[in-house]
Amino acid sequence: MRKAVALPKRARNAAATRDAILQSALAAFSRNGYDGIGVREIAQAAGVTAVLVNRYFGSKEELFGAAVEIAFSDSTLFEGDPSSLAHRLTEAVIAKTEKDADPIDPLLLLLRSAPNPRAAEILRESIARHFERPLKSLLMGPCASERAAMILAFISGLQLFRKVIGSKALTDGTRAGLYANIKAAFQGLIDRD
Amino acid sequence: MRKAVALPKRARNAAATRDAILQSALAAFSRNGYDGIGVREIAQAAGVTAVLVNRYFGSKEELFGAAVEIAFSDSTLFEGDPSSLAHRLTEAVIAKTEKDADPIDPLLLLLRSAPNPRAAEILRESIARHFERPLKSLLMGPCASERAAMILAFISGLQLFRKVIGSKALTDGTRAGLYANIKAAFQGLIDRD
DNA sequence: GTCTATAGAAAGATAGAC
DNA sequence: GTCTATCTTTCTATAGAC
Repeated sequence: MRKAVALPKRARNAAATRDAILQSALAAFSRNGYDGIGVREIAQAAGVTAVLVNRYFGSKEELFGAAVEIAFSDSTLFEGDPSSLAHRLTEAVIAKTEKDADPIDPLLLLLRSAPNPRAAEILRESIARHFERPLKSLLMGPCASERAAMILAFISGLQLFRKVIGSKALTDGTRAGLYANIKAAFQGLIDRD
Repeated sequence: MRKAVALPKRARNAAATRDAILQSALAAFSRNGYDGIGVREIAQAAGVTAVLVNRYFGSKEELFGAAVEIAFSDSTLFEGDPSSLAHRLTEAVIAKTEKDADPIDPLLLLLRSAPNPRAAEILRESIARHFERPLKSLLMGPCASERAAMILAFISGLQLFRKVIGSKALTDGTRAGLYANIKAAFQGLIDRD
């Protein structure tokens, strides 16, 4: 591969290096999944060698855990006014799955890493704590936990078809058609009281 | 691992061996995903060595293509009376994601193999041809292709959370709660006329 | 704080014997 | 028709130098 020769020389600083590795890992795991990327490539994109990954994080698995914690740290989408929840979720999932959307996304990281059993265990805990819990407390009526998880399952499925598989029906769908139908499905899961 | 010593001695027959490898591959890719299993293990479970995989299928990628073709060959779930579609899909997805359900399933194979870009390409074509197309022709109203893909996306998302991630909210959910809410989401995607 | 060098395992694929 | 043996590459992780 390419030598990382043109990178701006970071200071020899443990904290800065650790952070560079962590950001590189977040992007790499989101694009390629846990099994689809090696620590060599992650380190190279951060401008260091693979040794430092294990020095600062112990192992690939622990690096993944740290990257997941960052990926799932923003749960603002699942807070706010419950009456406009379906609208906000629909807008967000369409925007996040456009062709030119940010490739760093917690649910893309989840989809692409879940096939690895150890990664799945780490992800289960993080998504429950950061996404299922706040979303559940926005839902009224019975089975709030189940419905919160189902909403996340549907969002994940849409990401799978629009970004990972690249199903033509969904990548080429009109915005209006996407909006109406995705929102109808969300509404079916939200209005249960 | 374990030597395949107690297996019934197959005849030295190309067709039978090819089929044994194919069935072993179908099960292995469904349980572990494309990147989670090696040709050595697939061959061993079929009672042969890895050489024969390449001999009969050319490469791991071509073996995967053949396994996918089998996995997606049964599309009866997406045929029949449109008026009971939501009910049938809901029953099927709950049954397929029970704890003791058959681990061989086309959408589990899809979820666990999609992170690999070459596998994703093969899967995109197969799911469009075998699942999206028949389901689309059952749907009335506008955007039938999009809605068919969204229904499959939702089913995939449920499999992801119930079988791959193991989200507690969905693995421990009551059957009645699951049924009501999953069906409501399907209904939102089906009734658009 | 970061490197080179390397150990040790496992992957996909092939040559050539029987 | 099927095998053993091997090539080549890639992976995670570590020892030890500077």
